[in-house]
Formats: sequence, C-alpha cells, structure tokens
Amino acid sequence: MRVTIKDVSRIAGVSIKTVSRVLNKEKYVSDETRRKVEEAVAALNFSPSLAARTLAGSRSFQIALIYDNHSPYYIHAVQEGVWNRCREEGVRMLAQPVDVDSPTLALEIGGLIDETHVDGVILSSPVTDAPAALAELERRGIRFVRISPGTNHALTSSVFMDDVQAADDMTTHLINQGHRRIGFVIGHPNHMASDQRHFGYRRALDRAGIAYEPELARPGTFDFGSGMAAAEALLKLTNKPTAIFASNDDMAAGVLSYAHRVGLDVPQDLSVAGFDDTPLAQLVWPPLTTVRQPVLELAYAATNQLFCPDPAIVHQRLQHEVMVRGSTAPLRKS
Amino acid sequence: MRVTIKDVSRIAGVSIKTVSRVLNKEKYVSDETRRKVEEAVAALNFSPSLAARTLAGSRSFQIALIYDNHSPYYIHAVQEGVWNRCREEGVRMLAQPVDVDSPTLALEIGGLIDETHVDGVILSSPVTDAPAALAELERRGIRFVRISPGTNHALTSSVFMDDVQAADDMTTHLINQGHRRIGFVIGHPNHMASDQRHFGYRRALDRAGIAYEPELARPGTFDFGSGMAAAEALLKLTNKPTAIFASNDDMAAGVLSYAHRVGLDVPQDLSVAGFDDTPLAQLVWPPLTTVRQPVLELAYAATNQLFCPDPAIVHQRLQHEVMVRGSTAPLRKS
DNA sequence: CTGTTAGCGCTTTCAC
DNA sequence: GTGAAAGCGCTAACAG
Repeated sequence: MRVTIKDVSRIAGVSIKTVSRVLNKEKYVSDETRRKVEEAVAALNFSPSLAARTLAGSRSFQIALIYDNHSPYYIHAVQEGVWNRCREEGVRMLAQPVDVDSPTLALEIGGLIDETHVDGVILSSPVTDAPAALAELERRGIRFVRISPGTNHALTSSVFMDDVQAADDMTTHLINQGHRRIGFVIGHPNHMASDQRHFGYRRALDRAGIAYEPELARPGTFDFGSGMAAAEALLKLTNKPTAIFASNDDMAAGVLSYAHRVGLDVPQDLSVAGFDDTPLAQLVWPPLTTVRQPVLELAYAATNQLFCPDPAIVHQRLQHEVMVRGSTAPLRKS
Repeated sequence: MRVTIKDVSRIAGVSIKTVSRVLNKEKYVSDETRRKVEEAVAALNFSPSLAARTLAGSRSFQIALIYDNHSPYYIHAVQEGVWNRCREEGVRMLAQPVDVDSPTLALEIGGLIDETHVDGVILSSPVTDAPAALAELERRGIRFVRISPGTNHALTSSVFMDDVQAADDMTTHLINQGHRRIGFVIGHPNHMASDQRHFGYRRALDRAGIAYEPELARPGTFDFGSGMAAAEALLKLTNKPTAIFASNDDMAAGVLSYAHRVGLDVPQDLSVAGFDDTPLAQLVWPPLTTVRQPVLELAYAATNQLFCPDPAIVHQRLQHEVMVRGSTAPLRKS
C-alpha cells in the first residue's frame, strides 16, 4: 500500500538506516550512496510519514501558529509570512485559532502540543499577552516566538515594531497639517498595542503643547462598526475634531463611512488616518493615510527566529523597527 | 516526560487497551470502568499522541484544506467554516495554500497526503477544478469534497451555490431598476465561477431582450486593481454604461473607487453591484449591492459532508442553493 | 466486557 | 561510512 523507507532501501540496495540518513541530510554518507538513495526516493515518489518520524524521533516537523484575531487581512498576512518561512524549512504550519478569554486557553494549548508534538509555537497578538498561554508554554519549556507582543518584549523571543513611535509619528503628521483637535479611536482592550498607540497619540500632543482631552479619545474594538460608532460620538461633539486617527484600518474605514453618511467631504471637512496599512487602506475612498505595520515581514522574521535563533537582530521597516530577540539554541537542537 | 496511555492505565487500574477504548468512544466498556479511565485522563491531563494514533490506526484525525485564493475575506470565511466543523469532530485542520498553476501541484498534494496521512481533503476553488489535483486525489482513492467547484458538480462530493442564477438575478435586478447598458467585470479565468457568472449576466440580458455587447464585458482577476482598470475602460466608452456589475466584491470596490476618483456620484450617476457579500461590501461607500455567497455555510457543509456523507442534501441559502452530493460511506469507515 | 500480542514507519543507540 | 536491534505510543486482531 504505502511506500515506506523499506521499499526505498530495497530499491537503493542499502539499509533503512542509510535511507534515514539521507532523508535527514546527515553527514557521513558517501556521495555514491546518497545518489542511489535519492534516485530511489524519486522513482518511488516517496514521502516519509510524519507520524512515524515524530514518534521515533525528537522532532515533529510541525509548528503551531496560535491567534485570536478576526481581522481577515491581518491574519492572512501573518499566515502567509509564517507559511513562507515554514515551506523553506520543510516544516508544516498548524493554524490554530483560539479565544484568549476562554478559561480553558492553557488546556487547549497544552492539548495541542501534546497531541501534535509541535517543535515550536508562534503567538500572534493578543495571545502574545495572555498570561495563561505564556505560563503554559514556559512550563513546558517549548520554544516559542511572539509577533507584536504588548509587554516584556525582551522577556521572550519576540518580533515587533514601535507602536508608540508610529502613533506619535502619525499624530505629529496630523498636527503638522495644522490640526489642533484630533479625535482618536482606541483599539481593542485585549491588545496591548492599543495602549501603546494611545500613548503615542498623547505623547505627540504633549510635545506640540496640545492638551489631551478625554472626550476626543473614544473606545473601539478594532472592527468597522466600532469605528463608525466612535466617529458618530466624535462628530456630535459641540467642539468637533478636524481629524480622526483610528488605531487600525478597519476602524478608520468605519470612521470614513460615517463621515460620508453624514455628508462630510473627506479630507476637506475631516482628515481620517488609520494604522496597519492593510489593503483596506486602499479600498476605501479616499485611500487612508495609514501607518504601515509590516505584518508579513514580522511573521516571517518570527518564524525564522524560531528556526534559527539569533540573540539580537534589528530589521528596519520604514521608519519603524522590527526587533528580534531570543535565546541562542537553535530549534532543531530542542 | 510525556504522559502516555500507560500512565493512564496504571492510575485507572485497567489495561491500556481499555483506555484506548474509552478514548475512541467504543462500546462495550462498563460505565464504572469508563468513569475510572475518564478520571485518570483528567487527573493526568492526558492528550493522546496523534502521531502514535495515526501510525497504529487507520485514521489520522486530520484533514487538509487546500486553496489558492488570495482574497483574505473569502479564505478567512472558508477556514472558519471548516475549522468550526472540525472542532466539533475533534479533528485538526491543515491549511494548505498552493499554486494551481504549478507543474508540481499533484506532487505537492500527494506529498501532503503521504506525510500527514490526512483522512480527507477539502478543495476550495479554483483548486476544485485543477485536473492534476483531482486526478491525484482520485488515484489515491482518498475522500474529498469540493467547495464551489466550477465543473461536474455531481461527479464528486461537492458543495456549491447556483452562480448562474445568482448573476442572472443580480442583472435582472439592475434591469428592473431601469438600466439598459450594464457593464460587467468578468472574474479570474482560473475560477470556473467566472464563466458561470458571466453566463448568468448574458442570460438575464437575453431574457430582457437586451443585446449582449462584448465591449461592455471586461476581463478581471478578482482583485481590486483589475476592477479599477475595468471601470476605467468602461467609463471611457463613448456610450457609457449606467451600471456596472462586477463578478466579486473586491473588483466592485475597485469600480467604486475609480468612479469616485473621476467625480461620479454613486449610485446617482452609476450603479455598482458586487458578488460574494464579503464584509468589503459594507466597508466601501456606498455599501455595495451584492449577491450573497454563503461561504461560511458552504465550508461548514462541505466539512460535514466529509465526516458524515449524505447522498443528496439540499440547503437553501437566500434565493440560491447549496447542494451537497456524495458517496454514502462515512469518513470514519475509510 | 476486558486483556494480550504484534506491529505501524520511522529514529535512536550502538555495533561493525 | 554503514547496518542491526530496540522501541516511540498507540490501535488491530485476536483471545478470553
């Protein structure tokens, strides 16, 4: 039925151990033997059973990507970045959506690890900051990397950009355009990046000598609807803002939609700014001014960090940074 | 190190075979024994190794979702639908993006199946209509279900809606609004649904006695940019259309964006219609008139069909249908 | 209803 | 450089 390492060894005229060596790219195999084995593998179209390799060996050739994020564009980019790096490594990616607020979060993650024997885990915000998840991972001593964590960047291996600076830059940009009353839509409370972007907004105002007015900073949940609601509240103020900076593109699109609905001319009557630079920023009208978060690159870098840990790499991404910190032991040696 | 079935059997005071029986919900285990085993499982927080179960048994508790679709909203919905059903079944989903045009498509799919021992495969358009993929799957005799295939719906188990009727309905809707010159943006040539929607558009025109004019049907590739380009071409015609129907929401958003750019008032000067009812349809301004494709439900139904085949189920979805056809043997008996 | 035995297809360990 | 033997953690096929 199934083609096994035995079939390959028979065709190649060597022992199964030698086939195994070739499969694992081990040294100490003569070129001649290696060639014969590779030919047999190709001839039989052999793909080794991951289940068998996992059970017998110390690696599973699988990693898990754990997320709880319902922004399709964002998750799509994260999956793509992780996937790309995994493919290079010949490793499979298990995409695992979870609910960070679930009381069984740690159990689910633990079960996933036990069942699949994954070699490593990648956490995407906001799972990056779920104490139960982090504790479970640490308890098991499994290697993991976080993408855009909100806290303790240096505590564990993580990859991120400077959200405070980015929000500061955007706010400053609006101030430089002459705006003095700038509305702000805060992100989802589960995401630590929300606080950072909020802080960056305040910092830029402070620097410019503009007072922070709580009524101008409205809560949101990173989705379109909450952006619309925030815009409604902001534009019903006696003293309206002339610009609104939303903490992500989805909410900025919502702001835009509300502005259109009430007949405002954007950007004539109101400037709208977003954050993330998802394709959404281009889809709406007019195209959003937005901070670029290099999600694809972050995901790729995080996965790379899982496979080839490097203690301190700094990638430049536009004017912002993607920093990678981590332990030194490579994944394969786990 | 790892908690195994042996540990459970020791704590529960039974043989490992009995633990296995409880794990697999087999009959012929006394309530008392079952309870003891379940207690031991809970106490030890035991999750059985999928690798071992796969290797020893005839199931892997995994299925693969294979797709080549770069519309984040669409794929997100498909993944969610499949995932939901898998979770109910205690089965893991392997998300596998591929390139349908790759010459190694069949090899990749074959390799995936050999490596992971997946119990079944779900194909999303356009992989549903890639001959190499279908041939490989059939050759191996592995169970698979297609989501929105473009051809031979009844040939293999598949789940879909009536694209022709849906496009016909939308076109008729526009005609009923008084439009006589209706532009059409054709979908990506890889997707068979593109032809069907195109045909539905023609059929509605025919029925209304409106001549089909090739210059009014422009090619597109299901992405925003191609929608914009098609709109530009259509609106530069001497005899402009008063409405444009794009074969999916992404392209409709592109049409909208171009219309705004050249100062048209939508829907006053131009009606724009889309297809799919992704959240995008709500995000743009004004919200798109669009045909609802029940992607989430299709994905769920397809996965269900994989687990619990039913020869002929018909789901109603709005005015359109989701039809499910398939063999009768249940997945688990494979 | 429950237990025993023999593998699944690989990697590990240790010979040669 | 290469091979033989043992076993990873489960399920299958039997026996009781």
